[in-house]
Amino acid sequence: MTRKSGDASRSTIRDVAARAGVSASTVSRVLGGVYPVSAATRGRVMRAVRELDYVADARAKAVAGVGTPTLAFVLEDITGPSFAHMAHGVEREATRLGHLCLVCSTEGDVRHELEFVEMMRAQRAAAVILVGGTADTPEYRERTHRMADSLASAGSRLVLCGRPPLDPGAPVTVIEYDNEGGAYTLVAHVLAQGHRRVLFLGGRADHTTALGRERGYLAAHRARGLTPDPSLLLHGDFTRDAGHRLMQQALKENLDFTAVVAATDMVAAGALTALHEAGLTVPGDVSLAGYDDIPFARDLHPALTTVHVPYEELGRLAVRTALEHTPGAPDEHLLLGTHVVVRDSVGAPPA
Amino acid sequence: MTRKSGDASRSTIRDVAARAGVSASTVSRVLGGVYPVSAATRGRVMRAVRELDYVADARAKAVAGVGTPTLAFVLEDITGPSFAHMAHGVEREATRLGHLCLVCSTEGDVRHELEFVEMMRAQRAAAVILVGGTADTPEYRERTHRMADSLASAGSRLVLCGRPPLDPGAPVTVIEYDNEGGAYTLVAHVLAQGHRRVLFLGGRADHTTALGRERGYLAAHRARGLTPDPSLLLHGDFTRDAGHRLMQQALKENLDFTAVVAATDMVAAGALTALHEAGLTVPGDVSLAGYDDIPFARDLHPALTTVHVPYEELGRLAVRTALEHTPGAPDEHLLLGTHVVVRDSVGAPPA
DNA sequence: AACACCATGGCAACCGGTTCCCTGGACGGA
DNA sequence: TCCGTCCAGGGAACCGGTTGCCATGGTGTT
Repeated sequence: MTRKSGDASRSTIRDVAARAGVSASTVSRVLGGVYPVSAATRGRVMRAVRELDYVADARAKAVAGVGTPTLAFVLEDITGPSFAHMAHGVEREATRLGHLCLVCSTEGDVRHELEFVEMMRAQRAAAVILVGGTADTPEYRERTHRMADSLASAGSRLVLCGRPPLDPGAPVTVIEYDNEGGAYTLVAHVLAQGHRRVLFLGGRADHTTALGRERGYLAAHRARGLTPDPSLLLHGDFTRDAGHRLMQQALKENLDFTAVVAATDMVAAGALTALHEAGLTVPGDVSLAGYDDIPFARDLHPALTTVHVPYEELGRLAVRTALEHTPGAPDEHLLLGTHVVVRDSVGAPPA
Repeated sequence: MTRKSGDASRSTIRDVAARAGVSASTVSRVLGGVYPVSAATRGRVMRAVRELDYVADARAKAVAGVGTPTLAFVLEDITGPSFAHMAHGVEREATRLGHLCLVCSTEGDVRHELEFVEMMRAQRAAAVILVGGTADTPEYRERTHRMADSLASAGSRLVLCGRPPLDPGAPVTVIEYDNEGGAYTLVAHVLAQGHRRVLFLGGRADHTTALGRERGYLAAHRARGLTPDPSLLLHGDFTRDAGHRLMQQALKENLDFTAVVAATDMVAAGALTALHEAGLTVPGDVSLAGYDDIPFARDLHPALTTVHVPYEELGRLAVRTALEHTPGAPDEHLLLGTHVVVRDSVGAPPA
């Protein structure tokens, strides 16, 4: 069988060398571009490269020490709008810095997370970015500390992005955003409208993101000398469906409240629909607020008052900080600020 | 300086071999797991592996021909909900099949697209999945045909996912979904309610996704013996902001219409807000429909009537079909069906 | 014309793995 | 006791690149 251009066997540098009538080293040098090569030789080599449609194997280059660096991004589910924005930030910054970007979804399974990190270590990824809150157990800290050590010993670096920090000493870069502060300001705003019974809706009970926001909720109450009713904390998860279901349930149980603060905008969206379905108006009958400021928040009706989180910036910073880290330098811990975006979904409680 | 466990120099298979007092081949065989190795030797090797926290370099393995296969996913912007769902499908199926998943955003720049494809060829990716509609120009077809050949000759495969197919003969797998059919059914539904002047809103004028939906819009009119007013086609892009802006503009110009079909749910969301801002009710004064059935569609108020597209399935199929493809086999071209989801945003025109 | 020097390109070692092929030793059977 | 067999493990070639070092040949200088 004769070789034609559509042949499925990738050509090697030696094929190019043979066709150009030079040695492999020369081809490598021509392609490298720094070593002096005569114009004639360069021409012959380039022609052979073109004719064979040759591209050097990036993996082989990597083994030889001149590869494109890679960076890995591990999250629970790319489908969530805030995760998607982080991913976008990570990806943009990675390509800006000439890195390739591997992505893995864990689907919330810790085993997958461990497997992925191990694979990334094998890939010699420059950094592994772990994204999104989680349950902050001793087991989590220990497991993640081990990951961090393991990656560090392989010359890589673990980044926790919106995820609880570890004990000091773990070689880890932490980029967080202020869940507690944002929720504090938001709930203070709600309370300032005169609300006294505020439902906190959604979020897994042991999840640091939900927990941080809950702390802000409680602190805002305490700052006003109020002690919130514990029965007003309704847990579930972070989905739209959870918001919908929990809201329906709260209404069916005739829970006494005049405002709802949802753990995320997704939850708020579901809750809003449940309120509408029950014939209630927002903010006339019930006020509603979210968290995340996803693009859709302003298209809910009424437009959702929420907390803006600079997710894309978070992703970008994660990459930059991790790649700028030099071994031995102190570990970075950044906390990004958030701010409340006041729209139309929070008003005074009904008279 | 003494070596401690936190040392940043990754250990090689020879380090492990030395520590276990065996040869590198033996370590490789122990880790490979197939070749017979005595229990004692295996124990020593495994201990050394554990002590050094050794992981074989995946790139070196790849060069030697036993690597983890990789697959690449190239899209415009992971932030769009439909793209995110496709990405999710791709990622899930990829990991299910034991593949790593590289992701790149082109930000709509053709040069980035070319660069990425070239990089993926260098990475020896098993498949490169190009996602999302585009302008279907001769230049596009030629350029993409070259990509396809180039990838094929490197033993890889190009997949077009929701993107216009090429001339026959291009070694490419195409997975599309039915834009025209979905829009046809949707617009037929709108017309059946009695609407006669239906605005088509958003979508880049030369973009195949918008174009397909527009064709469905036109066909549905023709099927009823209607000729739509060309001034009712308003182009922009696929963002929420475009929907908002175009709708405002249409209202300001006093365009005569009783229903709006948006190019995407995102556009519809922006349009809905503009309608609300203008004091119009939906569907009382104006009916509104979207396309994509993103999760948020049901939380708009009124819940959005739209066309469901199986995006996640699309991503999964793209991966499976591409990886199952054997060189020389005929090229696949799949067309996935869509269906209308009737909610509350389309009603009869005002009397 | 002889010398030095520099531009050019080939050889071979190396990156970190895998695997073919071969050897040494233990073990079983005659 | 001796021989054949089998099994565990080592040596070396190879995957596809890069690069240090050296040989060669052409040019410039005196």
